[in-house]
Amino acid sequence: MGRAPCCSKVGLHKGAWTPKEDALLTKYIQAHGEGQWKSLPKKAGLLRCGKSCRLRWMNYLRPDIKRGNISPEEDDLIIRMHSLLGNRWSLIAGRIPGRTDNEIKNYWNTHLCKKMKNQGTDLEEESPSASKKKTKKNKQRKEKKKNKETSEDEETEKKTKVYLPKPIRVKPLTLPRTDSSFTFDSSASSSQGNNSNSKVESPEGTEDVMNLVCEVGMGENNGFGFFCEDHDIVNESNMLECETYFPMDHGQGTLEKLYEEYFQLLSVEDTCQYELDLDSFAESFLV
DNA sequence: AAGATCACCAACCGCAGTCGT
DNA sequence: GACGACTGCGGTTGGTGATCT
Repeated sequence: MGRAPCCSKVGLHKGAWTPKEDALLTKYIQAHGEGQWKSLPKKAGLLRCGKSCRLRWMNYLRPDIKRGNISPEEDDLIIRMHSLLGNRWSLIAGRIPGRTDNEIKNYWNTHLCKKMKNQGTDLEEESPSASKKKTKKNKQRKEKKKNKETSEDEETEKKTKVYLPKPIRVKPLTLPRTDSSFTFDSSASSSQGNNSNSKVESPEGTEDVMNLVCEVGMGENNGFGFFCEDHDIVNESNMLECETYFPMDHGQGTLEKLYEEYFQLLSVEDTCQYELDLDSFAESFLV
């Protein structure tokens, strides 16, 4: 209902983009601007679906995209932002000029996940460790490859993707979506898949958050908001050591005010209200 | 040297939000 | 309010080069 047909259903190109396609897309967007993705491919003479065009433009062709390695500063920023916002890559990307949500997501999954793990941060609940996952994935591929060789008939069957039931997305702007930084028992949310009515409801989690112990500090750089330096919850004591980084253009009084505002949000008993308030608070830094 | 495994990242997929009718 | 079209987002997959055994 209402969904545009997938490109595979209408015989459009899939997979890697060719330089020619890139050129066509770039030329068209330079001439007509972004938007109208649905009709863009046709107008631009591309055999791609609009979604694919948008993704290519947004993640690769846009002139303001910064290519190359993530700098240590960006690395640090991503970690801090993630500790605040969880897996909300677009918000994080919005704060890092020239970087895309996809790039940051990939970078997190490949580099930072490991890094955090090495530092003793428990991220497993939020996103299974990349290495474990990859090992499993590679094993599966191996098996698949084996099977492919053994049976032609099975091959066609295997081409039919089988998707596990996806967890239902929780309400918009629910913070954190899958982030373990805050102990909103993410297992109670949708990540386990079974709880289809799941919405973040965790009185215990709220208590955890209410027990946060934070410290106010001033960041050296980056000039943005609030984050928890050691974003693992100490289960024994339900305490979390936080550090606060505020924009450089805020006065110290404002910083404390913001801090207090944030801390008050942590004390809101109504979890839903807490999430909404926390979200708008967090996002106020990002605009 | 060759096969196996790992790591990276571009691209895909499906869902949810928003907007117009 | 219901419906459909469109857009954006986050999770996941698959291709490929690098590294290991």
